Amino acid sequence: MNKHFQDNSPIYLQLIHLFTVRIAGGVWVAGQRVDSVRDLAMHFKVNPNTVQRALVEMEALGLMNTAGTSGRFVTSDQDAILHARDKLAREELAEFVDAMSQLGYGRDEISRLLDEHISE
Amino acid sequence: MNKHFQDNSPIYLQLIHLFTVRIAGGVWVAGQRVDSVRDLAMHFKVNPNTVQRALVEMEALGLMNTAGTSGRFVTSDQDAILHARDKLAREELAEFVDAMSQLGYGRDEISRLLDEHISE
Amino acid sequence: MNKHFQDNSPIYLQLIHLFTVRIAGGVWVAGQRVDSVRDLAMHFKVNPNTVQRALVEMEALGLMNTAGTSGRFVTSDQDAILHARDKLAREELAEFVDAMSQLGYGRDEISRLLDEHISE
Amino acid sequence: MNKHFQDNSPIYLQLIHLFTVRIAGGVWVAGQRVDSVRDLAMHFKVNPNTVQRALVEMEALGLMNTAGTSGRFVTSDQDAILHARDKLAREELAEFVDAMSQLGYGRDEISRLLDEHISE
DNA sequence: GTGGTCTAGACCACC
DNA sequence: GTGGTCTAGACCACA
Repeated sequence: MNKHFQDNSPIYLQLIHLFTVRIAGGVWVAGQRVDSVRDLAMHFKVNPNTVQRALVEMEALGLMNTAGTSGRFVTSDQDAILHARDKLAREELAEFVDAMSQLGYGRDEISRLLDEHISE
Repeated sequence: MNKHFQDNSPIYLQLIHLFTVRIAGGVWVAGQRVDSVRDLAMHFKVNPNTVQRALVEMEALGLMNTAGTSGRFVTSDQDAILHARDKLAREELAEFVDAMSQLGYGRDEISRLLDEHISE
Repeated sequence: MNKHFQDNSPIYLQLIHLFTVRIAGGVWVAGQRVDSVRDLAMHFKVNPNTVQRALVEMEALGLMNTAGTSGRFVTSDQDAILHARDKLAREELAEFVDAMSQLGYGRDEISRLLDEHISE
Repeated sequence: MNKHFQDNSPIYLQLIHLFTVRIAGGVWVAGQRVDSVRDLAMHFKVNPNTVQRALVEMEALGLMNTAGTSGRFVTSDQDAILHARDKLAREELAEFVDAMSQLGYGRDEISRLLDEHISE
């Protein structure tokens, strides 16, 4: 198995998530040109078609766009980026709280533990 | 791929995590007898040897013990359980904070967002 | 070149149009199961992946859906079908009127010619 | 593929159609001199022989004529032009009605929709 | 058998 | 060189 990915969900979905995190986190900044499909495919050791598919979906999500023959770019729509960041954060939050609840932690405890952890 | 597991890490490790969460979260209570290796293997659609290996490790971790021919039991050592719970919580915390940091959220923001989320 | 298609636009787009017309025109009725990806591919003498891509888009358009392992079906959403029919009709109308305008026909003439043609 | 044409039918036939529309629609007026074969070929990014062939056919159709060394001209025969215009219109009509029929529209509906569309 | 995914490799248009 | 499309063929999970 490719070190970048796990086998539970399709690689193209994992790529979408990975790209979205990069954009939401500002690693890929708005308006920036990203590497070519082929280069990304080489970097992730994945077939170019798989990257292509992920990038097409990124476009459908409004987070990237293609400039014909001159490459693909991160959207310049800051709102879209912020919205994506928000959504990802919400997902992380939900997962985290869910996992903590499974461990039997109540709301106050979760909040307290987080504050402790953060102030380390 | 088995729906219960992902392919990145060995299944027995995933089983250990799963069992530990159950014990830490109180789904399996202290001193309780757990299903037989065979039944667990059937339920998770996994080779009995894999379950067996996970249970042996649970014993090494001090979270379960075997009573000869009468089955395996969750430990009665409350301290061990609390310690495991603590460790899992710390891991979840670290993962969560890390993911949020990747999205560019600072300590205060994370704390604030969590409080908002929790109080919904 | 495949007799079913022309080379101007991608085959998968032509398939989407073709499928949409079939649904809008009632050749494929709401809720009906359509042939398998492989069968459609054989019939149109096209690669299964190309059909697959078209069907995925049909799903995104809300005109078809997939029932996991039991095949793909025309949507049961009559509204969606009517909406698609409407859209196609509008496109045909626009194209037609445009072509007639290019030939120098005015509104009244177009209308008159259509009535003549229809009543043949 | 050349953006002006599709690959299903020979380019010279498509040129004939294009020229005929121009004449029928009055873009090229009766008696007017048209660009040279070479210029037309350059404009459509097509082999001069292809343009040549189309023009010869236009002559056979009675829509153009050649005046030896001084170039080619649109016919001055108004009847021929009207006749061609009529034929094209009839084709467009037939195509349109056919497409609408495929969508399940009856004669009255087609007529009504056209009137609606036109009066926008 | 079904759909879903991935790979490898090819060709095209655009510039 | 870029992205876009298509084919051929493979493997998987589901049931």
